[in-house]
Amino acid sequence: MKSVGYTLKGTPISIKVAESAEDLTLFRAFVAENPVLGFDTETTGLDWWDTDFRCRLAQFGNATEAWVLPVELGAEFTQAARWALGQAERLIAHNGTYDMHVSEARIGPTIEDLAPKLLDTKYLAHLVDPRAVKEAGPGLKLEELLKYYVDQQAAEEVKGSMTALAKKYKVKKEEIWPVVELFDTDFLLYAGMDPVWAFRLFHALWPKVPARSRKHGLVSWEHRVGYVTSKMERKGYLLDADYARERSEELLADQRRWEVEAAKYGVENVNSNQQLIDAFSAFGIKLTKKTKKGNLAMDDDVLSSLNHPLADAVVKAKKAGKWRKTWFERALKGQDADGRVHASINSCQARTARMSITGTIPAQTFPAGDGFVRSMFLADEGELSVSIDYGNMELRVMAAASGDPVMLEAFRNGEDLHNLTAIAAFGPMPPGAEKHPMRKAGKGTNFTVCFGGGWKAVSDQWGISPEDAKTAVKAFWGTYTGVKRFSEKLQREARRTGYVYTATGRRLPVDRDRAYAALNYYIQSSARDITARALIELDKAGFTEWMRLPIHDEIVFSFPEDRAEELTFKAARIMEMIFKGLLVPADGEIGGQSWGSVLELENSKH
DNA sequence: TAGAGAGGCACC
DNA sequence: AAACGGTGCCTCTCTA
Repeated sequence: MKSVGYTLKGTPISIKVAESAEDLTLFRAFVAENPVLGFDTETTGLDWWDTDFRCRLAQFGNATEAWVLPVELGAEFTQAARWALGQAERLIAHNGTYDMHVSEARIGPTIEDLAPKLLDTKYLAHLVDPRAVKEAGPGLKLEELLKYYVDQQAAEEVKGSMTALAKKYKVKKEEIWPVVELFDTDFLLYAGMDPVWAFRLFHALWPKVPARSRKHGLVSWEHRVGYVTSKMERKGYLLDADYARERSEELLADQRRWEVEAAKYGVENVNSNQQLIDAFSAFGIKLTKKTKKGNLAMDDDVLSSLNHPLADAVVKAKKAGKWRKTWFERALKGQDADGRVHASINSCQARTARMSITGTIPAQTFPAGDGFVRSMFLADEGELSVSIDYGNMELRVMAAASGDPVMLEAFRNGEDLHNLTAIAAFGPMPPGAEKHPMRKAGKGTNFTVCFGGGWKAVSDQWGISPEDAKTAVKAFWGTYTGVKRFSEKLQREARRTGYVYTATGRRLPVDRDRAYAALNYYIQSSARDITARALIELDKAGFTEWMRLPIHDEIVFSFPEDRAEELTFKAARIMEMIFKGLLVPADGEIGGQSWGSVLELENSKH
């Protein structure tokens, strides 16, 4: 048996590396004595769906002792890891979703086997303080949390060792994992400490979870949400690789063509704002718009206002390049052996607990105007793409949470809230008109206020004159006085305590100098919890195999063609929820085989 | 050569 | 008095 020692705050940590059958006997004794175990894996990469993907080490530990199993070396070690995962009553891991995928793909126990045992420090950390490091919070990554809650110096030392190892092996940091010697002492220390870290972090975080969150059962609830999204990740989305390749090639041709055009004006690199600024200056064009930091801006807004062939070429070249790389190339690179792609869904991510989707399918940012990008994702053979989304989700949450009578009445009567705001600001609808001529100002005001903005934001973002924007925002607060009172109440609470609590018992930190954001945090977080609740209920009702992606106020499905109508109806009824007395309705749209076809169909209707 | 910051742009 | 909230990804540029 190889062993590595480490001292954490004066306490010796013993890391044992199994090398033989005798070692595994000792390992089994350790597992038998520790029903609650920290768990982690070291792998060749992050793409657990890849055929070349391997699990190299599996680690188990408590506060002072860890065992490292070199599962890469043979079946006896994998078998021991499998046994330990079955034996343990609870498994503590940080971002355990990933390790569940690894286990299922390369060790044995499935997500269904492991999820009931999982205690994920990522959810605990989020409930304690969801703020990122750059928001002056603890962050959500393991290393960040260790620095904050466990031991700053030790965390830097151990976690920094992989950077040093990469240097030693003369590879980039992300390339170290498949090439590092399995028994490299630094690697074993890094790997062995991980379950110890997770174990200690769990015990540091547990007492800090707000009492109200615990009372509402949020800890197990978040685990349940993550369980559902991890099954969606596993299922993946069928990719139309031919479509993706064709679009990618077209975009590349497009990009090249416009780059050549830009080069005629002396711009070699369309992505270099400096080159563009120099070029336009040389043409005698005065640039005025500034960035946040006070530099000259060179965004789409500036470029399209210039009315210059160079600006036109730059916009087109940049766009083609970005779209090709971000959407199509990314998806093509992420295919598994069955032609499916797998999202990485962070079920509890933003400050408000909103989910985020990263990696192969950054679905939350897919262009929404048409099906150009979404068309590369296909429902399974014999199935249809279906999108079910909530109607006016955040505005309904705002109405219900605040109890504003005017807004509630409007929603209950099926009135158009954007029209209503326009009427309040600019007078009654002209006779015979279907829409108020100032409806856009009303809509912009409704959304912007929901986001915490004022007249300036309404004016800038919605192209409304400052005067009209001022009028509309003033009318908003004068009409929806319940929203005003609610916002003021949240702001008082935020200034006094630094937090607001949602109806689900979630504690949201609010920066005292940005207390106005409290309303938005409350709404955004409540809306997220409505979608999260739907995921759990859909899972319970047996819909998970058909679920593909959650996107804020929308869930995308692949339903068997002959049952699409029925299942869409049922799923929408499950998603719908009465939030504080107001229905948040859900409505489904059935498309063809591709996700994009849902949009095309919808667009053709209007 | 990697990392970080900045700018920009895709979305809800 | 007013206040635009939350994400992810790509590229360039500067720094260490």
